[in-house]
Amino acid sequence: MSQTTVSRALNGFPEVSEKTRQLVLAAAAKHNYKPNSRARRLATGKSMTIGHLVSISKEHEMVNPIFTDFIAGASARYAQSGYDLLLSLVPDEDEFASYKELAARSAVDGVVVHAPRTDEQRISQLNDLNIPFVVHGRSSNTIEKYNWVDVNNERSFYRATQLLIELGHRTIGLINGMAEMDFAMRRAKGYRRALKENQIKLTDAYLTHSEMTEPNGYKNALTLLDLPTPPTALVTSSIIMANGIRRAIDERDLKLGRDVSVITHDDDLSYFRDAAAVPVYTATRSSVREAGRLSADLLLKIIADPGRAPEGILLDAELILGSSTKPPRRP
Amino acid sequence: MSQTTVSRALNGFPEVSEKTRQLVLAAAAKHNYKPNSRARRLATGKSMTIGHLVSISKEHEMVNPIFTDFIAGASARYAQSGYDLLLSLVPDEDEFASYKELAARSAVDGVVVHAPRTDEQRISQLNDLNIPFVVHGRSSNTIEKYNWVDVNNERSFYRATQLLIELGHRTIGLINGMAEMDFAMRRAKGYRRALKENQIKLTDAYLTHSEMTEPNGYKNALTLLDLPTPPTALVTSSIIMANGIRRAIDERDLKLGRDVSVITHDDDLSYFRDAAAVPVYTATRSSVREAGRLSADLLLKIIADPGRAPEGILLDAELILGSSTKPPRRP
DNA sequence: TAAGCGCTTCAAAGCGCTTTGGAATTTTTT
DNA sequence: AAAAAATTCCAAAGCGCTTTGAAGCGCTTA
Repeated sequence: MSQTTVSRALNGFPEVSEKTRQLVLAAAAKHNYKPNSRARRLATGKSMTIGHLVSISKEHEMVNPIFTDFIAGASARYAQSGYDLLLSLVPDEDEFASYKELAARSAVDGVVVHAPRTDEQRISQLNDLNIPFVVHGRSSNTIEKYNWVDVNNERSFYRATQLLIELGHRTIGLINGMAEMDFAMRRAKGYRRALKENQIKLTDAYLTHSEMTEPNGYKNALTLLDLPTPPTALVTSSIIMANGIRRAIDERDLKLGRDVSVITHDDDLSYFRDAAAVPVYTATRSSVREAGRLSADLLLKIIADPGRAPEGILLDAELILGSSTKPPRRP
Repeated sequence: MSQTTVSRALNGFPEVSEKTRQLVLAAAAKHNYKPNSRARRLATGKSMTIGHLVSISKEHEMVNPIFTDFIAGASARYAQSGYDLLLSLVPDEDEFASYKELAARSAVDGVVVHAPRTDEQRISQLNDLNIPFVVHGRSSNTIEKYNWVDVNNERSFYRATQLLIELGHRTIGLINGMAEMDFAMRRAKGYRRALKENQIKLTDAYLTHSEMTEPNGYKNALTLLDLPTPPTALVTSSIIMANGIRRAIDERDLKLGRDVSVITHDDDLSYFRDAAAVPVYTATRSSVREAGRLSADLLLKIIADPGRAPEGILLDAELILGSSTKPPRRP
């Protein structure tokens, strides 16, 4: 059988008969033959690879743990479409250089941008490089159009705060992610809007920004609980911080729910899945795995059809009632 | 300047003068030129790619969260040596098929095997495929030689259990990872050895195996705490489970340390770094990020020198004293 | 029977590099 | 100044595929 026919059969061209295709497929399976990726990619001019550049924070050398679940969602989609996933963890400051390098040696057909900041350079940089990309999240101070998948952070945290207010809380803290992150900014906005609409005035002492680690959750919660007028309720951006917050609450001999209400954002991480009949935490929940799936789908669409108009996909987090929220205790 | 000279200059061949090399490098930098990866890989016959195949558990669709930190360690090494990192998350049952596919289309120059089981097929499969690999962990029932990086699980858990016994504990539970995992088997072995050497007899009711999620830590701890003779101390395989255990302890109105001592294995995850002067948990600590670095180094060495004899690198976890261990309370 | 059609083959170009051998040029040494 | 050594250039092959255009084959249809 000729090389041409085999290539056609394997790549699904219409001019090869079904019979021959099956023959070729059978023979390929038998000898465990797959076209050599390297040769294939050179010949087709495609890399068949999606890049994920994840920044690794200076302070804690930390990789955002939601990343595993995001990738778990995306990876299956890539595999389905024959794409490989290239992963690169780069220090914050080298991000652009890394994108440029990938583009220059044309190692990827598209990239996913993680953890966008309110002021985000990468978006216009990638537009300039003319490389297809999807942002997981948004960047508020970016005017250019781009493709994104995000959750409705402002609204979720508005609702969460509103719920606490309705329960009777008046002193509510927000233990948030780093201030320059777009999601954190939006969440703070939602929190402030709810307070304002209810004529609640709180200083910024009740709002902390830091990397979302367990120790930071603990530390910031302690700080707030030790204020002259401690909060009766806390909202937080990560279930990992929520664990630190719970530890702080215990340490002050208080009880989660009874003494201090907590609402956390819950990315539905596989190793923290709060799936009890009554969840431990009242939470704004949105599956980051699902976001990964959607981002991958969107990116593959863009690559297949470069002319496509940029699209944004907005997911709505559910507000899930758990046992960590109660009316404040009468003093 | 000729193509030959440029190629030689860029690839560090000795027959090009330093002056010309600088010239070429400057010009390349100026035009942001990098040799096209696809063409380069075809020409050299190398993929310049390391594969990480991570299995995703059926039960929780879970990716082991230590993975992010492991990769954070490895990724930098790959980048230094010009290697890309290909990541693939595959359902348990498809693992071998994925390796075979990667080999057939020669997409990678080497792979890292994660989470080996006591009975592990992948090792002999990869030996058969003749593809360089390093195992993060070991597989006890595998006779073949292979390269690995592991922590001394048996000894760490022996020491942890021993410490609890020395404090006076006699009823000690182990909340472990899944039974088929090699690390879990070794940890159980260390735990049992310490009990045995001290003539402590405990039924298997005090040993639980499950995926290392927070809810599982909680659930298993509750089960143990509700036994007729509840344990006064617990050892656990993951700081994430430890968080669940702490929740269970609180829920039974007990106090961590005072009522129930806990020692956890601590992978030194960036978002759970227990770096207080007196750590929260007494722990067997070993940086999984460091393991990632070492695995990457080892794999690159193997690739560079295929004739190399297989090597094992054994890391020793430190036993770090924290505030979660105290002598048992007098009843 | 000839034309037409569907499928398969053949031959060759091309993807963008690396690598090689030999020739040409420049620089260094004697 | 000649010889030797070091450097650069040139031309071409090759990496293992895809892709193209033209040709060949067997079968059906007019």
